[in-house]
Amino acid sequence: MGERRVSKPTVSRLPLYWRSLERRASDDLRYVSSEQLANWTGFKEPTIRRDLWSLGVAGVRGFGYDVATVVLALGRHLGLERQTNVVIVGVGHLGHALAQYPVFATHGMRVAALLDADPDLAGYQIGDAVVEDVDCLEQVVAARDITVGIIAVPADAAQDVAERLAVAGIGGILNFAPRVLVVPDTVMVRNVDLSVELQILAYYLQAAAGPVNPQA
Amino acid sequence: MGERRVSKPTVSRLPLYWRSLERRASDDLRYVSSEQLANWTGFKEPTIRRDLWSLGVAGVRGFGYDVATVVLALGRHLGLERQTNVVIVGVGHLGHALAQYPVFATHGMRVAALLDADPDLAGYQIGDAVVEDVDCLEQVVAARDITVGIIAVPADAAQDVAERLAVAGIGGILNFAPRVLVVPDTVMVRNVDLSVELQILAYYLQAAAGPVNPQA
DNA sequence: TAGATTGTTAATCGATTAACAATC
DNA sequence: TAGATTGTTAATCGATTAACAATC
Repeated sequence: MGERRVSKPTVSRLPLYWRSLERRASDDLRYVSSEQLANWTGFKEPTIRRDLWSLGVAGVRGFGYDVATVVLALGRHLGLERQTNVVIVGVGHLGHALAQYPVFATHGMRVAALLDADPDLAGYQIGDAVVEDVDCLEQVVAARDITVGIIAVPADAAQDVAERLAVAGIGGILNFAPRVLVVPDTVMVRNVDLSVELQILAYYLQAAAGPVNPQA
Repeated sequence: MGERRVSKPTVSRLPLYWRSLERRASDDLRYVSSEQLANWTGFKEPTIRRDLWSLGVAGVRGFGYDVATVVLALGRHLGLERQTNVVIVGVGHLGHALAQYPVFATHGMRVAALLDADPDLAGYQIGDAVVEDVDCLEQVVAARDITVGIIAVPADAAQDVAERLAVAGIGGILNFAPRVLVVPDTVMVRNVDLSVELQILAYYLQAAAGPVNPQA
């Protein structure tokens, strides 16, 4: 009893640790210090130590952390061991770019289906996958054990696709359409939104350029 | 004196307010309540009231907020009034998709240049812009008053491009390459990282599927 | 040993939220 | 007036960070 009272690490840092170590593990890098990781990822050292600690990774005082151990622990924590099947809905330029993205394979993911509403695209092959009609969404998701959906359709179609994915039993959605999706909370949604990012940049640029006119 | 002691709103919510209102302002929507905004954006009502309040927007008790006023205040705050010139570096499928993205125009942004290292692409037109050689980066940035750079090149080329953009005097970078960029802190970087997002999704899916095996 | 870096607590910080008086 | 919704404080919450003892 007396549950250990420790705040979990913010998950979004873990992929960055993983990536910077994975990339260097081949270079004979045996040990890494929190200082090095801080340089490579931009996070603060104590934050990194706390994260690794709460992951259950033991470092060696005076030396640092064993790279292989850390990579393994991160991979286990992030679920990279089990294969995740992904469907990409919408094969415009964006969907096309995503389908070719090399990270899927290295991250325990597989593009199990490409769907589009345009019949002309049907049969078109990208990587290992072939474009199919979006009408097949439900069957495809069920038949291929797909748990993650990537939405790369125009904004107006996004909510509809999201609902169908949710009903089909998907667990997570990565949404590239500039819309807020409403889905049951059994479904986790991450938004990747160019327009939001641009506006945030614009905000900071303006803020840097000069103070906003002083209004109460 | 006695500076008003108020935490600024987390900027990333403002674009979502803006978008959901902008989209509905045409539909004769005059007033909006924090409850409605909560439904449309997924944020909590008190958070929304606080955000609007710290923006200096006065609502009407019992009615809500005047939509036009809110949209205007958000736009001013986000810097949507002044035009921002953007360069997209890397015109693969992703860069191509970004160049065609309709949000630029509506968000006070203009794609002022498209750059790529592949000579075969030079002269290719997308939207209002024509692909030029990446060697021209410095000249183009200076000549066209470009303040934001979008990096859509392969991971290995990203850091190099980022440095050149920084030296050229850019103020903000939107980075789509799966690399942590190291730049002077005069440059603001926002990362849009498919692999990170996928790993985060995978993490939550795994966490939902069942507890991790109990290790100290 | 001397030097370095971890492990871990406690303090800090900032953002979110509950709650309710104010008032349209 | 009655009903609704804002304005704003205070409490809560969680994450970040400073700091330093522990120890390889």
